[in-house]
Amino acid sequence: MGILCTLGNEINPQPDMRKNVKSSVNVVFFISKGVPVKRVTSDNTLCKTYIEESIMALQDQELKRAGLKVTLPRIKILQILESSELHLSAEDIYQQLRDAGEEVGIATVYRVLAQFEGASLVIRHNFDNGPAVYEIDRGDHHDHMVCAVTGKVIEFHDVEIEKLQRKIAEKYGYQLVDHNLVLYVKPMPAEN
Amino acid sequence: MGILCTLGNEINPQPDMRKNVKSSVNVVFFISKGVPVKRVTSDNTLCKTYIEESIMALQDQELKRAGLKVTLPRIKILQILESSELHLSAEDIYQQLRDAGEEVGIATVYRVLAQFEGASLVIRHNFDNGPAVYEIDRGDHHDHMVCAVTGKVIEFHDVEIEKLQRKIAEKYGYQLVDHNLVLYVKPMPAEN
DNA sequence: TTGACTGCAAAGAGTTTGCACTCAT
DNA sequence: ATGAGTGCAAACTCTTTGCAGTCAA
Repeated sequence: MGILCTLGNEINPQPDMRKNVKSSVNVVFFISKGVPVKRVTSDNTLCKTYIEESIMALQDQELKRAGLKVTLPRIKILQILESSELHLSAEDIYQQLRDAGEEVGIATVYRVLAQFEGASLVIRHNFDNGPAVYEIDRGDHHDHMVCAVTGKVIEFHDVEIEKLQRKIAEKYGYQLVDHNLVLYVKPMPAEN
Repeated sequence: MGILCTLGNEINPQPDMRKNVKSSVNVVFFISKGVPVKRVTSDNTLCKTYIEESIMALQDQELKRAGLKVTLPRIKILQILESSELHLSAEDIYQQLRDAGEEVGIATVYRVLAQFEGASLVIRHNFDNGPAVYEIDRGDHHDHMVCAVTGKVIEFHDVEIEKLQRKIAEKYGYQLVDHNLVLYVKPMPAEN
């Protein structure tokens, strides 16, 4: 998922515009890897520049709000995470930075990711074994379904299950803080 | 499901006896995947011998059935796992072996656990970060609740949640094969 | 200017593997 | 006897940390 960026009558992008994309919908841009992919306007150049600046501003705001200095590694890592549809490991991110010619150390990647996690900018998952993977926290909680055959990962959200989990925790005298649910599935057998 | 086996007093716990055998009045053995071993008698020594042999026989069978040679490390590790109510890490098991005076290498512990997992004798969990933990596979499926404060692990089973998971998978055109659910909880705040 | 941030290398935790020896079958 | 199993140490993967230099505010 890239950044879903909504531009309407607003001139100065708001820090929290990412969270309430639905309000004041006028034109929707889907931005992948820092470059506008889709545009609904006549003035291309102007639009693109504006968009890029908006993104920068957004990311600055996000970082500042998190009490973090706006540095190149942080901006880049945030961009990579925002433009990725997959869950990325620290190593993945490090490689993307290297490929982009950035001289960022792997240690910084880990430190930045830890800070982002602390600031609720990203979510860390520990799927099975292997490295931890990170995804942007878009505020929409979801669980994961992994197809054992194709490896496809499907995100889903089910209110009923969430409710049940809370109920179970309470039954044992606890308060639900978080949970980790992964469904391993395979395609339905063909009917005959 | 295993068999719950209760004994009367026992006199003389041997070094290689299981940990929970030390209790004075009612000694409870939980033997998984095996022949029922049940004895309530006044002749402690005899009883104990009987039990020990039974356990040995059981474990031999389990190992053989799994296509594994019956070796001391494997028997010991199986015993430790069977007698533990907690989820143990490789390191935990290694320490218990060391404490019991066994000269088993940590590498062997890891290898044996991997083989046990392959043979469905144990289940491996990767809770959050930290080391993997293992528990005997008694065949009764359950999920886990981990207290973020005390670290306590509670096992639970909820038919409703299982049903919902199947339903969700089907909604997306898949068949549920397996799942992994961990609830992270904290104690209820005190009421006032 | 100053403390937060960074890259590097080294260390740390957890786990696996190569090798020569041992042991169950 | 023979191949599976073992202990040891070394390697390996993932992650964290100490330190001296750098940079945003």
